[in-house]
Amino acid sequence: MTALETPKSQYAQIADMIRDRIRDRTYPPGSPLPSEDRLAAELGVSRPTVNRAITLLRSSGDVKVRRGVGTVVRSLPRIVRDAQSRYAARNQGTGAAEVEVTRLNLQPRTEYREIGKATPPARVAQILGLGRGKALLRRRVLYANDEPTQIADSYYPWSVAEECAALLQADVGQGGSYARLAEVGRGPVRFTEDIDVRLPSEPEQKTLELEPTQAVFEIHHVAYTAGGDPVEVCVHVMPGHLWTLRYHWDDVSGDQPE
Amino acid sequence: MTALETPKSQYAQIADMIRDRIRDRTYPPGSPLPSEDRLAAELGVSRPTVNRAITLLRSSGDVKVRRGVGTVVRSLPRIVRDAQSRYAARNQGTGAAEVEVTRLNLQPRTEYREIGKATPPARVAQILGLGRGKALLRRRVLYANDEPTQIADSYYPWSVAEECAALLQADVGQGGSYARLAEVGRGPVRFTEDIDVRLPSEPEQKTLELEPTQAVFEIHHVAYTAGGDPVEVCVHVMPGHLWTLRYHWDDVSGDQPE
DNA sequence: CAGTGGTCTAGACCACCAC
DNA sequence: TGGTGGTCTAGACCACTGC
Repeated sequence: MTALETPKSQYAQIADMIRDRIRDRTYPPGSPLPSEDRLAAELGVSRPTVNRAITLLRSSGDVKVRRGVGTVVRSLPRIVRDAQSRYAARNQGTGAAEVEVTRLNLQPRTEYREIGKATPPARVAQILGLGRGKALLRRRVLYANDEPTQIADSYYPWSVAEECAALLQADVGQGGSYARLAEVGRGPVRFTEDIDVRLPSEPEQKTLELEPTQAVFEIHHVAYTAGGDPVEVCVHVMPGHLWTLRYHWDDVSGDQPE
Repeated sequence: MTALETPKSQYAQIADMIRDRIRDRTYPPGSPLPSEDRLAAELGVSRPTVNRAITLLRSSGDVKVRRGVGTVVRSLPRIVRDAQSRYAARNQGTGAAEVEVTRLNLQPRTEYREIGKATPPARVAQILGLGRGKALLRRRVLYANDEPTQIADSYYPWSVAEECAALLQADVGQGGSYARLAEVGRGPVRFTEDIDVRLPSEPEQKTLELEPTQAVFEIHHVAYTAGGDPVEVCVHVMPGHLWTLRYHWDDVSGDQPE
């Protein structure tokens, strides 16, 4: 019934139309979309065409599908992750991630999924200089309002874990893991983060409730001691549509002050 | 002919299979995939199913389609963009982006698309504190081996542009735009970058040769003077699969040196 | 012209969910 | 049980490319 102009494919136009209706709150956040059958009938197209349009909206994170139930409009706002201040804030009792989430009036939750000896991924092993050596893995999944927001896998060389038994507990105590490392003379003072974007693996899709085409941030956070040794690599996997990453720095190299 | 097991959809399995063949160089970088018709016949599925599998590979950037020609395996490696060192390196004659690209033995090229008065996007206007004011826009598109790698839109408050006429030229001269700003007492000394991931707009899809479902980095780079005033916002839009972003910093807040 | 991918349809069967 | 989305098919028509 609606006029579908020529230059774009129908499914792209339908996706645009639905996006507009989300923006103008015809379909407000949290509300269900009409069923695909209904939309197909309304628009005079086949259901696969509507399905394809919705696939686009799922990729961008605008809607979320619940099996057997329907398609609902996404509601979470973007969370700002300020890399530097989050580690500065760690001296508070709670973790840095909790701070970011509560700032938005969301309810944070952390689930510990695994704490123990593990073989790190090749890229992590290479950063830590481990060869085929083992590492301590601390895997946790973070939530905001019961929606998963990230997977965080921290790897420590196993030799470090042996010196620092606190790391084997779920609760590492006041100041977090870096405070415990500092107590054994391995406090991190320098950090590097490498940021990639990629599609989620299947386990990540399940854990983070993501579509196959929904991109994730992958951050390799590396902590170095004053001696220049890497003591921790934390791999963060975060749905791209949920986060804004923030960094800031001063120019040390040269402009004269005014 | 191939056994397609139950737990996964066929198109996902086909995508995995093709990805494996890319990894083991059955389909080496730059080579064409078999046509969709051929794959469909080989695998005993319909062409739309193969097409859907290839859509996945396009989203992840593993392959690239050329209309009327065929589907080829992507060849560009990831480019590392080190935020801090790239601005430190600007004193060289060439721009920072050129350095990153030539490091990988790729051929850089910069196209200036627009230099002139423009109305900045709302987010940029807000950062610059412009209200409805105008800005100087310098838009360029960067290439590596003739493949587009990013769109970079620099915005300067129009009042700044009037003080600093060099910014209206394509070639801003030795040291780049920041050197020119320093000459008029507005040299940037502090920087912020906010990183988002999103799907590309249609013009971006065309300019960057991207699929609708291929995520891009969007970086809002802000340069501040010693007085704390923002003098430039540069919005970078970069295909996610092409880049690794790197940041590093020292902990100023506290751990005692060992 | 023949070959490629882009797109759409009509219909179908399935798994999942809430009632 | 009925509604939802997930997926697949067979066939079709189109636009674009290169010869």
